[in-house]
Amino acid sequence: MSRMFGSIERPKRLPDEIAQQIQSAISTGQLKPGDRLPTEQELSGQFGVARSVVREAVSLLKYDGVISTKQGVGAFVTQKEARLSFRISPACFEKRKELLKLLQLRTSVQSDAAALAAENRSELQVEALAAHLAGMAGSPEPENDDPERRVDAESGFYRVVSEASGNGCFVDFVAMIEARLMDNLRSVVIKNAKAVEWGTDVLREHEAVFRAIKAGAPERARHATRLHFERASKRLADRADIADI
Amino acid sequence: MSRMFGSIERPKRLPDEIAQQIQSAISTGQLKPGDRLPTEQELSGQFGVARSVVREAVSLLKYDGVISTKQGVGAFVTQKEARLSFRISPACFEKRKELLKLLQLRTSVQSDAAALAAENRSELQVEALAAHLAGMAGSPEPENDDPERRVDAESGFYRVVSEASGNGCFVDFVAMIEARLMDNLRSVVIKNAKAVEWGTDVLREHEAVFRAIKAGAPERARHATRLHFERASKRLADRADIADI
DNA sequence: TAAATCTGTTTGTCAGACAACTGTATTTCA
DNA sequence: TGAAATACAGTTGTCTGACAAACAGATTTA
Repeated sequence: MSRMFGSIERPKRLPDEIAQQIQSAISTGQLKPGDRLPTEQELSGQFGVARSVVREAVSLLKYDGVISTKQGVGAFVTQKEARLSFRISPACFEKRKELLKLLQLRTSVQSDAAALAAENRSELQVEALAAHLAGMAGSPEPENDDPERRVDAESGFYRVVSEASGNGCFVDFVAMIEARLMDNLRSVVIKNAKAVEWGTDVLREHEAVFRAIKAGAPERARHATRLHFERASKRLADRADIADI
Repeated sequence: MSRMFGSIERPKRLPDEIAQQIQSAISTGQLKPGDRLPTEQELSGQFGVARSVVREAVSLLKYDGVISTKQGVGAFVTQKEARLSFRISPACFEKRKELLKLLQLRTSVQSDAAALAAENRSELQVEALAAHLAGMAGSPEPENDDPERRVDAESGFYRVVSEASGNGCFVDFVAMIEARLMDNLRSVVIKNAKAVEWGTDVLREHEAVFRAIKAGAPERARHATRLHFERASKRLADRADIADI
């Protein structure tokens, strides 16, 4: 087989880099389900790294179910249905359109978490929500305003909502997405928080969620949450310095 | 008959085994966020394997964001918010209560996918849905009945629904969960399909989803999907030979 | 006191070897 | 001739030892 992969630059983590290259070869259809990968020795030669590095890269992809190996035979690209984990691809943060899709998924999960929270929340959690809600209000004096604190309060609010759902799956999932968003877009989110009129419309959106959960009204909680996150998604995507289409 | 035997346990790979042990040490709180792991040499000694095996295990956990390493310093358990992927833990299939939580999450995502599908579906997708719907109907002659085919048709139906949403995040996420469920509970699902009165109530649930998507009615599609999956979850969990509490 | 240097530890990478497994070609035997 | 047993080559899985690179802390130096 001819050289399928180019050589690789040194400074980063070698296994991650190689795993990514193989992954993208699969994503682009260069390697299709059922195809056999080059042997570890060949890959090692093509990438110009030791076999142990290739092994680590392959083992990562194997861990995600993207490829599977058989001793004595080789490594093969699996069917798409064999995926064992859900990850946010970096592409989500490169194009506005992709980002909106990710936000849509979060909206969906978060709003159902709110509905469950309305049914299962404890009094303690209601208090925690109230505290976070208070933290989201802007300071009366503009010079004391702290967008970072408000953003963190908002994250905390919806984290408690997820916890109050009583369903760990929701907690884990929402936490993962929120963390990825903050890792990639925190600065944009902060800028957004600075610009938006807090204390009025947006805060009322959160308050609606809070009141519904406190009142134990699942449908209202669901709709209020959806309303907020749909609007927030739009605000964020409009502002995000992200390529169109 | 498409699948006569379940998958068999192959001799487990060392790195996976060790990764799992470390992971469970973290889950049980034996290792807390911020804690440093023993050095690779120590772990290699404790587990009685080569350092390369330990390295592979650690690299898997690192890939999920469960631990992070610093050259020259060590490996550390990260904060829970640093997770980079969402995986279904095996525990979900061990207890009825946990299984229901997982099904709840799928219900949430799938019903929103249906709502989006109602807005974005193409005519071609409507036809594909109709075909799957037809496949779900039981055969008039009981002796020709094939629960496996019906189950596959159902999976296919909701896969197309996800695709029709136009949002790849939904597709990937639902596909992953569905695959995990089938891997772990296929036999139960089949048994369930045999017992349930197809052609009447259940089929009507699917038809309601179909009509709503065809008619382009998001809210109706959402509710119809939710209704079906909530009932299906209950039926499945009631039947599942899974421990209570 | 502060900066620079040394030193030991730990992770990251490399190289080579052997074991375990698999598919295929070859041989053996009825 | 045909089928079973065997041998063989190729690949992944594991082991071992070595060195490079980065870091924390102690030591030395200006």
